[in-house]
Amino acid sequence: MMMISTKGRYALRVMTQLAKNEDGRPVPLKDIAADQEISLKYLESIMSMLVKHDLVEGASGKGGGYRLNRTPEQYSLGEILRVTEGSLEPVKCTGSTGEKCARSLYCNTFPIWNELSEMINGFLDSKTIADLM
Amino acid sequence: MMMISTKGRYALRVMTQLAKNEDGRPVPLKDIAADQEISLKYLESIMSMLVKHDLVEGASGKGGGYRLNRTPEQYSLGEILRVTEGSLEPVKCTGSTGEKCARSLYCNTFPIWNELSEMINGFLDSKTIADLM
DNA sequence: ACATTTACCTATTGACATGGTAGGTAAATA
DNA sequence: TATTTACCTACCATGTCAATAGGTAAATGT
Repeated sequence: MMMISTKGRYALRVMTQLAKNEDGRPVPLKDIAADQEISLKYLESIMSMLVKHDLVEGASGKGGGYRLNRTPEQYSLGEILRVTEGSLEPVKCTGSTGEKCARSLYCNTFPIWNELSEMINGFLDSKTIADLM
Repeated sequence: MMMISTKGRYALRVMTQLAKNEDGRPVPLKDIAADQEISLKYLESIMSMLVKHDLVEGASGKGGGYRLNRTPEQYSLGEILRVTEGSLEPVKCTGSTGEKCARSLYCNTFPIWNELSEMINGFLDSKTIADLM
């Protein structure tokens, strides 16, 4: 039933808030958590994914925080969501992680799942953080 | 990450097999389970949902089984999947069951989720069992 | 009548994901 | 040097998924 969890949804909201900040100075997660009304501790675990994949940069210490390292237009929602969600496949059958279902070769439903997957990924790849600002 | 589980995917495969059968006689689930290589017991729980929502008709006893009660073109994939999956919303925020998130009124990401939801439901409503045969 | 076949019903289970919480360490600055 | 921040590891409660298990009820063929 559910495809995109809070991890991905929160990530987009954080990224959008970072994009709006144009001081150039990093934004402390504490502020973002307060603004977005999201648990700070939970957000931390999400940020670690974004850092690991070079989507944002973190600066420790006083005056530290997070900042984007690209312009908002350069972040597609698809990229961010694939990082936080692991994948955007609507079913197990499709995608590179697609569990080699032997039936896929002659499965009547398989082409539909492929079409659906391409629609979803295509749509989310066509939107960027700039569209959320 | 995952949106459509085995419940929905199996349901489509069963419905398609029922659509292909044109003896008029009901098809025992045992046969379908064997053909589709799906656990009979698990399939039973799926069929009960389809019966409850009047998508198929079950006939007990010897010579019994399941049969469609519409033509294949009259079953949209969306309808079947919404029954078995509960909903096809890609996020908690959207749909009638949408958890009244107070933020949705001014949330920057909300419109995207609505667009995505409409795309997915629209696509799956435009396809029918006849497209799978 | 009766054995057989079928749908249908309830309960249970192991594995995993979700959405956090808790507590600490390392780094950088005012 | 105290304070602020990121970063790291571990744990937990809840729910869903994908089955399994073991029955009861209904209808039929012989």
